[in-house]
Amino acid sequence: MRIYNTLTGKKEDFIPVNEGSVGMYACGVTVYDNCHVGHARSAIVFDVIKSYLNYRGFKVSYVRNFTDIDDKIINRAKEEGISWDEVAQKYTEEYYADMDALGVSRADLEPKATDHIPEMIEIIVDLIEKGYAYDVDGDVFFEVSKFDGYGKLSKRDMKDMMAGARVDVDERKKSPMDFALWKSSKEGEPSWESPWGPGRPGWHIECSAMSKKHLGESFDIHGGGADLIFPHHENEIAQSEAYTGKDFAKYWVHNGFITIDKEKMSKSLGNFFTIKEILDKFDPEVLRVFLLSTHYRSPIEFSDMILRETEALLDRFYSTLMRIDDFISKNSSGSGQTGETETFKKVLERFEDRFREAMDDDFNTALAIGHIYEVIREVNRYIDSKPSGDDATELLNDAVGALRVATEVLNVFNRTPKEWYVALMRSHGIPLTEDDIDNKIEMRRDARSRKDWDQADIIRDELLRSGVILEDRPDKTVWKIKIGN
RNA sequence: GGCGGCGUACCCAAGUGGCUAAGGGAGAGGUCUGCAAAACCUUUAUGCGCCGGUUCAAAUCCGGCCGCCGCCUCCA
Repeated sequence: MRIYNTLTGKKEDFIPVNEGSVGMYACGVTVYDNCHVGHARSAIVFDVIKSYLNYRGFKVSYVRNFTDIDDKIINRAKEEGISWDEVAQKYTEEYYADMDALGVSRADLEPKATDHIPEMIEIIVDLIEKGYAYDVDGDVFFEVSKFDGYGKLSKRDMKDMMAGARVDVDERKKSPMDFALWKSSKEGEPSWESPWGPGRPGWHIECSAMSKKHLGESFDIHGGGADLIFPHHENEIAQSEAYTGKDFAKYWVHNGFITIDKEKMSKSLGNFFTIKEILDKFDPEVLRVFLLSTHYRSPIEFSDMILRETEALLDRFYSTLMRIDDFISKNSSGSGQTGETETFKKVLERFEDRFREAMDDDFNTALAIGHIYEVIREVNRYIDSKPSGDDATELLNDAVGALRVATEVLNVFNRTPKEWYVALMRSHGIPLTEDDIDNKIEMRRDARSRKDWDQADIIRDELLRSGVILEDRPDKTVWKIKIGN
């Protein structure tokens, strides 16, 4: 297995610190607002990585934190006229609602910053003792120049950064690059007792404290969005390695951004969509598949058009699944293998290897999905070749089983066709019930049996205008939801 | 300014030295169908931003140029 490591800038063979087990920490969210699709990408990427590592037989400990104290939370509390912890509580719940919808599983541990204040203070005290940090008027700063490796993750050196440093620097810092480990709090702000007076932790220290507590001083994978490389992850390395004297995380994994009109989607630019906004119009699985159909390190351009294409992609999968179900339910006995049988078998046999190869190569979900669709095409080709008998049923069941291995790891394509179409009916806002549609199909069946084609077409057109497609099979008529405009 | 990345068909996208450049969408033609839809078949890059170089062999490595983007500030 190979993983791209931001620290070395290369794909490396994955060799965990302790054989057979993996400690993984991904930076979660600051709970001060609803999540946008950028947060969804990060969450889904690490969800799949965790799931794949499990599939590969590793015992995974996955930690994803919540930053539940921060300036933005405090500001938000003021705006909404509620307390900071109510803000954190509210948006933690919203986070779970969004992530549950997207099929993101819970991490093994989901620690909160405010539950680890003593651990953070312990590290800060030690860093001061060791000469890596200094306190001024109740604030504590990490002195970047004391840590030799500073800049090794983000590949920049102190000189360059000085040149680009911002003007509004805190005058009390020894260097503009120094960052806060502890911030004194103003009157009325949330605070915790500390050796430096009442205050709250700086942003970076929580991850050092929580990863150490739950995964140990050195662990395997640390991840997050690419915008966390500097300064957040760089600062984590400085704090943690200065404190323990050991290597911190071995592999640094960063997901790319979502862009709109080629620009990074971000809060500050205002060009973002919340997950909730997207889920008003699209099924959550569409968003998940969309985010996995590009390699996790590449930027993804976000648009309605591409989501509609993804919807069509998913529909192709579920349509095929429906054909398989159909075929199996009315398959006659006997043995009627066809010229396609051998090719179909071959594609099935090598599918899991190809899936694994793709995922082993830095979690190439896009390629993995491509392989899934090769199987889909083969399934259709096979059914078109009109096989029959128990062997055919068994082969198609094998196909479903082979696909399931992959679809469970990715946690996509796991519903029944029926569930998919019912979900689409909702996300497309089609004001019909399944019974409504079944009644129309019944009426049309009568018309067709009278060879009243005009009446049959009227019914079909009427449903089509509502977004429902009818497909006539030899023995029955099935319905689907129309994709696209 | 410093550092990093990207540029593959009409669109999205995989591919980082060697089989006919995955997969999806869109378009065209065909098979099937009462007509459709779906599915399948054929078709759409002798070509991978441009120009050189290395090599028996390059989308893939090296150099230059052009274009786009990101980080350097809270940010997934």
